[in-house]
Amino acid sequence: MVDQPDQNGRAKRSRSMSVSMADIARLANVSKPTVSRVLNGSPLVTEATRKHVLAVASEHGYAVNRNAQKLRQTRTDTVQVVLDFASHRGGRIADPFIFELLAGVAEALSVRNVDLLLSSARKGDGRSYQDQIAARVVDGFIFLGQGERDPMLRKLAKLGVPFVVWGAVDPDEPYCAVGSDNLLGGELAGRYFLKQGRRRWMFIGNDAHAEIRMRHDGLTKAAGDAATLTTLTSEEMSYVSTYRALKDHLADHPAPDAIFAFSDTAAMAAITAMREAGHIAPRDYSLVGYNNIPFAADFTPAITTIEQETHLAGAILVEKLMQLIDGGRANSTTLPTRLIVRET
Amino acid sequence: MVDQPDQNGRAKRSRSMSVSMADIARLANVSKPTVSRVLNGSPLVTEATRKHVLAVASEHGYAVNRNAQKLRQTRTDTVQVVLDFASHRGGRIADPFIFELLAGVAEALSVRNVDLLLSSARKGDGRSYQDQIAARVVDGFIFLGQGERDPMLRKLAKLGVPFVVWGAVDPDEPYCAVGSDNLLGGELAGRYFLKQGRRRWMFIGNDAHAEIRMRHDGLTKAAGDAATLTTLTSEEMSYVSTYRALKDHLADHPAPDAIFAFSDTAAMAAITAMREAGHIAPRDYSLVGYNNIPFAADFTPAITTIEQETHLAGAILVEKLMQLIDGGRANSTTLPTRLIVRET
DNA sequence: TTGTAAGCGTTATCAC
DNA sequence: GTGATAACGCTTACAA
Repeated sequence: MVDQPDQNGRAKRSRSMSVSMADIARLANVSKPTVSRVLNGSPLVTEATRKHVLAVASEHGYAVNRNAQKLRQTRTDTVQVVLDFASHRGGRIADPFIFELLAGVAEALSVRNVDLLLSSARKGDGRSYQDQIAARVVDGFIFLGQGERDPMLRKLAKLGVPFVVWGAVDPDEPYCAVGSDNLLGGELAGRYFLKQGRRRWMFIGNDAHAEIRMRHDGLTKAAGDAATLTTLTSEEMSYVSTYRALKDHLADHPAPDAIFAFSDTAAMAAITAMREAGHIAPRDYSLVGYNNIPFAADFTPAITTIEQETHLAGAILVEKLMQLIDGGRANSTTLPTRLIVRET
Repeated sequence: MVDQPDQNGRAKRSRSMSVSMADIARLANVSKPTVSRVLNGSPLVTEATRKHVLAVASEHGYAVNRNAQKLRQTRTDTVQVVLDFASHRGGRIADPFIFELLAGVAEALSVRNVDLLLSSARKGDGRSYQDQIAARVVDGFIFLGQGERDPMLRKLAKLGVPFVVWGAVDPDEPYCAVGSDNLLGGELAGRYFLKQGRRRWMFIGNDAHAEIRMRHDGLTKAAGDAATLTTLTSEEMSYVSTYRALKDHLADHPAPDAIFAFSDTAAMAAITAMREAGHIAPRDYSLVGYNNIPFAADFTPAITTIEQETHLAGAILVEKLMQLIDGGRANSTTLPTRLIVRET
């Protein structure tokens, strides 16, 4: 569809400005398939026609209609990334950790020329994800943060939907997960507490999230008979709710002498709540956070934390997903974890 | 395309498992257009046939092929969000501000049933954005962070590409921008410094970014003849680079008695660098950050900062973009800004 | 209220 | 090497 002089001699566009492959073919005096071949880098076309077609296409600002293309092809070259914006809804986002992951995934997809469709996690049984595949919107999914969706993910895996998950790595999972060694992370924190001679530990985190449960398990394992362990759960895992939960807890419970928090953000909330109750780290208690976010080092006191090797995560997640989409298999992987000792 | 018994009597799928609208039509004993009407909520179909078709579709896990749909329709119902991951590449993401914006945009688009295609900012002349429209991939763009792209955006606006920008609001811009009142933000910081009796101010930020330049302008305006103003620019605007730049500066320059930083993250870097040079806030200097990120209140010392009303930003950006896509006009908007005085 | 036919812009298949 | 032709799965006339 291209300019056609109207009754007044002025150029008129028949329906929109869009130029089709047929137009380019006509303008370049070749057939549609030839244009297609040129644009897809087929080796069959002559260098001369290739250049000519490319010139005409560029001159008219032509770009292949991706919807028509996707209709014909089996791949959509699009991946849906599912993120838990919900836990931040209405509030401020404090923990940049998940976005570092997102940045890594975006980069890795971009390198492969795959589009990234971003969506917020919906509740439900996974029917909507199946539909996205059936509707040929995306080729597969990357779930950032396992959260409480393990049952849904198991169902999805059984249906053969291609996806990978950032979260807890568990040999029983029937799907591919990539995550830090959460169990070891918990153990490292516990061993650190033992070395400091701490005996009354507290774990802050919601066990409904598999990756957090594993950190809890690691801590429990390290505690053995040498320490007692209480758990503080705040439904919503933000700075504010953690602060409130600990504040409430301290009102009618003795303070712990060691705290392992599920994130550095929660660790900061804990430090503030503890300070307001008269407990100072590292004098009165030891504290270990998780993620090693940039601020952790600059907070006062500087936070001892568990670092995950997340810079690789994006690339690994994408690579595994692509294997699945290609019909292959993909194994779960654990990324190294280490304790970074600072002031607390 | 549906199960067909093969030569051996076993069910065979002709090409893939996908079910088409024609299949559903046949199975429900109606025509294709009727199925289409049911799925699009047309009021013309009988309640009986509606229910029947829906039942058959659901039973077979049918979902409309979105590519075929988009090929026929004029809208793609997809919006591309462009983000500057680049400034964080390889490093850690410290400032969650831009992601709060992203969360807001995601939420607003989801409410309207519009897909969000996330992309990292590419350098270049905007040709790739035109192509995305021409290829009918997306209906329009939301640029989060104007950065240094103003010239490209002007070109894009001239071409009639629908887009909105989070960034500096300038009456001269030929496009729709939404942003906080950066000029006022700068003035607020300056007035605060004047009230504290500070005379040797420093601005930290890269003027190549229009929104930051406006904050600088506001500060300059407030300074008038009452204060001197130096500028510290670090190309890359991260915590680390700001820290280094200020550290280097302090090695051979006198320290300022007031600092206005382009972000709270930069403010924290400034506090650390100043402290290491023996300067303590608020004793020796005043400091104002920007964004009021959650940590700002919990940092030691608690950071005085400029707050932007970002919780509305996502919804506003999306609404304006939709107006443009609908062929209407959209005016730039400034969001309120206020000073939050804390310890610094 | 429903059905028939045409066409959206590609790519795959097969000729030439 | 290149071209004609037929799908891909849907929606939009228009007809019944």
